[in-house]
Amino acid sequence: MSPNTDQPTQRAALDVQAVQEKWLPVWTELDPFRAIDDGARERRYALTMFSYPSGDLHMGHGEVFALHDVLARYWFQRGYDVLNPIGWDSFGLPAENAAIKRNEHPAIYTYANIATQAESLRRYAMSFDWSTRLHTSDPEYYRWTQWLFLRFYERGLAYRKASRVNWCPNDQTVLANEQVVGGMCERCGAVVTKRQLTQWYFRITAYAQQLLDDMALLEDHWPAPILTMQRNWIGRSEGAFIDFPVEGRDEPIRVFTTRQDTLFGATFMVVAPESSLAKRLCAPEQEDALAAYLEQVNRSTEVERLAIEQPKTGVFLGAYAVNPATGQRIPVYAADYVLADYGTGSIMAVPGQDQRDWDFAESHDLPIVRTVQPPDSFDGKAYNGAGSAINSANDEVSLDGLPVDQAKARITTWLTANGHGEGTVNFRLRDWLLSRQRYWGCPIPIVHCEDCGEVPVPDDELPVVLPDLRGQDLAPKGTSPLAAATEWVETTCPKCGRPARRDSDTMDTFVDSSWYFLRYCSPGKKDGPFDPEAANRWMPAANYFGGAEHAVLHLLYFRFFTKVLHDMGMLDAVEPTRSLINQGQVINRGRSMSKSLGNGVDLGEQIDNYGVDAVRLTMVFAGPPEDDIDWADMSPGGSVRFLQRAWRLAGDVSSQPGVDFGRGDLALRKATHRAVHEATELIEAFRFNVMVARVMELVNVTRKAIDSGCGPDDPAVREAVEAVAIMLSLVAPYTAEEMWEQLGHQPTVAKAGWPKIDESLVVPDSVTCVIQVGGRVRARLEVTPDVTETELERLALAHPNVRRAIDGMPIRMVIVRAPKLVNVVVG
RNA sequence: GCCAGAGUGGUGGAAUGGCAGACACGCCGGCUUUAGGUGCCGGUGCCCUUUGGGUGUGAGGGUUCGAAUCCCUCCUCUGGCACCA
Repeated sequence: MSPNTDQPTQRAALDVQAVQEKWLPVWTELDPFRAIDDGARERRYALTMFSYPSGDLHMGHGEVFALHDVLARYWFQRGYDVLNPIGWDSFGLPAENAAIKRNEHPAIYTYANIATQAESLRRYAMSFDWSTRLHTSDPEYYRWTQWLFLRFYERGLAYRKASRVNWCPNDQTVLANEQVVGGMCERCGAVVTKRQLTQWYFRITAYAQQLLDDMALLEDHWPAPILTMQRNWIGRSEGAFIDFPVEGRDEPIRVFTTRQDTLFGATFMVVAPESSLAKRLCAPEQEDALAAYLEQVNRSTEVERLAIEQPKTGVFLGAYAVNPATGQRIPVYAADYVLADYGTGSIMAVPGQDQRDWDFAESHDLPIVRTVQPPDSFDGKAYNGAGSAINSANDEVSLDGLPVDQAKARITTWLTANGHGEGTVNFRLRDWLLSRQRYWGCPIPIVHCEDCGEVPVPDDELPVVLPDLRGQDLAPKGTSPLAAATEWVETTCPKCGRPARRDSDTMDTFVDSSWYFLRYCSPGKKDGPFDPEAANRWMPAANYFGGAEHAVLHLLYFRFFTKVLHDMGMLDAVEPTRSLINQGQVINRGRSMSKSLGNGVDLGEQIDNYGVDAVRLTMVFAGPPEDDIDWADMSPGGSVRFLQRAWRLAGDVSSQPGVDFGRGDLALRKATHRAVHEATELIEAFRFNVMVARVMELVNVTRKAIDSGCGPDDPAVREAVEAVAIMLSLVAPYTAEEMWEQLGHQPTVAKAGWPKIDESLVVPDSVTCVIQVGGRVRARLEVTPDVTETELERLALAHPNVRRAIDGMPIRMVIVRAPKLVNVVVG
């Protein structure tokens, strides 16, 4: 007879939607997730990338917030003082584009979406401290973005310069290098062109070395790919500047090279065609040729330039330089394989040791000299490997016979001693272009005065508030929409009082997001961007959840800001977050969700169908946090069924709250304590999917105990179900709360406290020992964990299966790994 | 092209030197049910005639008593970089 025959035929089912409506107001009332910040307990700052308010939350939000909340809620359960703040990155182009289309103000779209997302986040049961809430587009926030800009300006870290900059013809604004991906606009995908413009920059290059060095603090705590990408982006290389005198000119050509040891093989020079140096060097009879070449270069897009295997083109400038090592007269070319914005924009060409120079030399009939002896096996053209220097000597210095490293050192000494150059370190990183010719961003607090030049807006006049523009006033026209707001732009100079014009550009929205995590530490602070003492109590954040797409954008910028603020004495921390997790993407049927593919999945619909808990559980259980989730492979219905099963356990418990667990069924108690023990370790290691599996196992074991074991009134059953409720509260807050209530407790389970582990119950009292003969499993023994090796060997050899497998063959050795394994090697 | 990382059942994934496939999804069978998008029980890598045996973690080789795990070669996929002097 089945033990279930007397069960009611109609099983109770948890009405997920009703439960959501039941608990939401209770939690709002209890407000359990406020940071306490009284020093009574250890603090933990749980940070997750704030949201951009373009419409409601999508599946990606669902994933990252579910994962982040497991950790934050775990910390709450562990009794830490948790700061788990929330805000919106609410300046930006989508709102502006929507405003143009709808002929309204961007704030309408922005704040409507924020309201929608906020409601969704509450329904999603995020354990946020809502008192920290901020929006970067609020004047009380961007006032301090402006204040920080001015502090950077005072320190020479914000400056204006004319330069050829990246221009997105679609968004009608300039872009930072970091926002150009493969020659295209990171945001809209349009092919980026170049424009000569005077723009504002942050001097992030001043922090290049420190950004690199401090990665030592992040090693093993940040994903390795992110660190690699930042390293590559910063692109440190050691080498030398070398000055090449130019015939008939006082100004030499300065080059940067990492292979100063190959100087004797420099048989020509190349300068970037668009550089001013090219123009200055160009002989009158070559001017037409240079102009024609420049036109050709400018016609080709960045994308074409990046295409593989282009021929090396260029023009002779009619100028000659002198190789300082050989004294030889060498021609100077302009060619687009030399980039204007790397190094000095000019190179010494050593075709013998550089394939690009080789290709150019071949097509322009230029001499090739080898200065490093290639190995006999080398059958290529330019040789850039290790080897001894050859053909590298003059009256004063000889490199011949030296390996590359020593040759570099010797020639650098010679260059320095003779005033031909010096050793140096070069970075690929460029300064951060922060001006944007768009409306919906933070105005740059500078006034341009004909007499006084650029004048900072005084602190007490901040914020410089955006003028009220809407609809077509915002349409991109190549200059900032703010420039057309005459009344706003026309002002008086703070210094001399005469008429002056406001800077009409706004800041890159990545500036807004470079310090929001600091304002979270002292929400709404009136007399500063943040309270340094509060920031020092919380920073660095214990963990940061967010997408890998910000590898060399936000994740670089916020490190930069942190370092500057540290140097300003406003912050002890030198890094913003101690650890970082990049969650994977939620995809569908093997592809990113997109309208054109028609494979979009709506988070709200999933929640309506399965409930918040099941959607969150599905996200967390899908796999490791950093892996992509293909929603087509997931079964939120399975999550619903598991949650129902867990919930029914609570209804079955018939002992009273507070019952002495010590008198409970030992086997179940051990299962419970082991499950909690393992779950704890798994969460600490961010292995949330396996943690869920352990909770599922405990649910299964408890079900059996109730139905066909110790029965529903055993104290161990209550202990197990309470542990399930608490562990489940990290993933499925509604179900857990409902269970907690059924178990006779007061809300909220979120603050019930992590179950205490009795270590003596974690150690199993018997272990399955595997007995192998020749590496194959032939028997299993149940043994005590402290069984001795001798005893185990005796037991193993006595086992009939083992004797049969040995079959009289001589025993060569016996490997004993008590208590888990014995391997008998025969023959 | 260069540099990382990864390849495990029908599917998502466990196991990181010691019982491969935990936990789920799906599927098969049974019970309960008027019914099932419910619940419960059993089964489920593949092969062989079993309550037994063989075989199996992309392919091939190596180290080891023992390899999904460590090493080498190759293949495939993913990510990053890609005229950076």
